[in-house]
Amino acid sequence: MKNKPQYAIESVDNALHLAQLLVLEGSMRVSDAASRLGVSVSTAHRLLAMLVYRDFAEQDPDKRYRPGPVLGSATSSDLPLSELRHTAIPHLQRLVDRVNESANLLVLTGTEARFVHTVECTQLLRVGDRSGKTLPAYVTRAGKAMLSALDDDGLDAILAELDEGERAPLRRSLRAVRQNGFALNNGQTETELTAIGVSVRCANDRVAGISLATPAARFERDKVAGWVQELAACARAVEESLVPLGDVVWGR
Amino acid sequence: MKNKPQYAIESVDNALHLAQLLVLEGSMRVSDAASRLGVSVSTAHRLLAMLVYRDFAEQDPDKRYRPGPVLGSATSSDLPLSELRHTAIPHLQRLVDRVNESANLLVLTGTEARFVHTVECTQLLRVGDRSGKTLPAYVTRAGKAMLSALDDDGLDAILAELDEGERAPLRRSLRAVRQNGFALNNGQTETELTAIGVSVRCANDRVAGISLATPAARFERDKVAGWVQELAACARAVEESLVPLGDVVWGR
DNA sequence: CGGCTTGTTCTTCATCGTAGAAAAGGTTAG
DNA sequence: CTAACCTTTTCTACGATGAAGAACAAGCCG
Repeated sequence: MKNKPQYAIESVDNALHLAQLLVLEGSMRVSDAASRLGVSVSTAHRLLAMLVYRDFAEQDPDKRYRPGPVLGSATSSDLPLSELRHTAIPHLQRLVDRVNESANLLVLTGTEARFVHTVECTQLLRVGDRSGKTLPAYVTRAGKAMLSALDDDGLDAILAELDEGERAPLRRSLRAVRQNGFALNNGQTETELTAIGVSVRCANDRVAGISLATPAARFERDKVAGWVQELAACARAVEESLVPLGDVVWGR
Repeated sequence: MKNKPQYAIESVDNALHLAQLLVLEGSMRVSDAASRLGVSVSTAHRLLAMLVYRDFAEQDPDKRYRPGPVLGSATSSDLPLSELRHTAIPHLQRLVDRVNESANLLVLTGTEARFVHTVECTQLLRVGDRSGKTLPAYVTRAGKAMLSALDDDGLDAILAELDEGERAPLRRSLRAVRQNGFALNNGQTETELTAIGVSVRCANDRVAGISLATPAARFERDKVAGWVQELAACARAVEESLVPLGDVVWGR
């Protein structure tokens, strides 16, 4: 994960983050942008106007904004990642309805796991929305689940980017994930948080992931088997709902 | 030409403009960025740090910055547009030395002509630097020259993007340009400004353009033939200097 | 090694970016 | 058709933040 620059410029950060979101999600409304960035709608509107002015965005007749020429002529709502979101989110919602813990949808992008969408549970204490954030894949449980789902060549390529000393432990860890079929984190990387992740196989050997996250204080180990079952069912349901995609734009 | 938004955000504009410049030019130093944007080096450095943070730029070991993953993995200093600049600018300078009027280098990007570089003449009243700006190709003379140099398929594809009513007049106009070998604008689209443009054929059927621009008050029609000759010689010189390029990243 | 150029860090202050309010636009249900 | 509601766009005021100058650090060359 990159550190925020020491002398960050907040307005620029919002604009660039918004451009990234457009690439990720294909199209959005002003109000979507405002809530995703945590700014007012008038600020979001101004940022989008700047993106349009400099060809990073275009506005459709229906007022939605999509990526512009500088961001590559991703032809808007046909973005496969957008398709993954659209397909997966109802399943995530059902998972959360059954388990009543927050669920995340992630994709593997290079060596990083990117949170694409979070469905929050209804409990007062819950894990919040992390969409848009990235972590090194080997840090999060869903990230590890995704890595474990790669073929050997893909995994070797990723491991080659790590330090020598990090590889063997990660290989062992991923072997365990492969045997278990899931990855469990009980407060080890993010204190006060317990997460379980499984991978979702997509077309073209691309890998996404779904994780459940709960406050560590609420975690009960005897719930694991049930949760894994629910996660696996959810992941399988997403896989079956995904129609064969063309070239997928996220990932390696 | 797009109008600057009514409620522009200057810091965001600088950042996005800088990202565009990275795409256009392949790589640059902090001090280059500062002078291109007209800001202090400390501001340029902060903007570049933000671009790096959000994956719009990467920094090489030699401290230069180049486009990052979000802007497409243009592999830095091998950018053909950078090559075109490098090759054409000395010829442009010689043209300006001979004619003592400002010259522009343009590329055709989709339906737009983008000013890549301007060499200004030494006269007190002169046409200034327009690099970085874009106009619809059918508006500028060099743009028309570039369009007229396209093959029929390429031209049809561009015409298909125009309104029905705009196509036939543009076709007639381009036919004249093809017969003349140049495009002349005497104050018709930009008042007080006269321009002549010719096309430069590049590899892979990509088209660039060179134009001379002069204040309309100084324009004398009997100079046209001489200028056309100089322009054509300059364009041919650039064409011959361009080594066969790999895939060209600007254009359609 | 010193000088010069360039990149990076830090600080201060005034101006500009944000957000709230208002206006404008679009959609839907009764 | 109209009112209600939602969303987008426009406008304004103010305090927080972005720009720039200075200082420091790094790299290169004679």
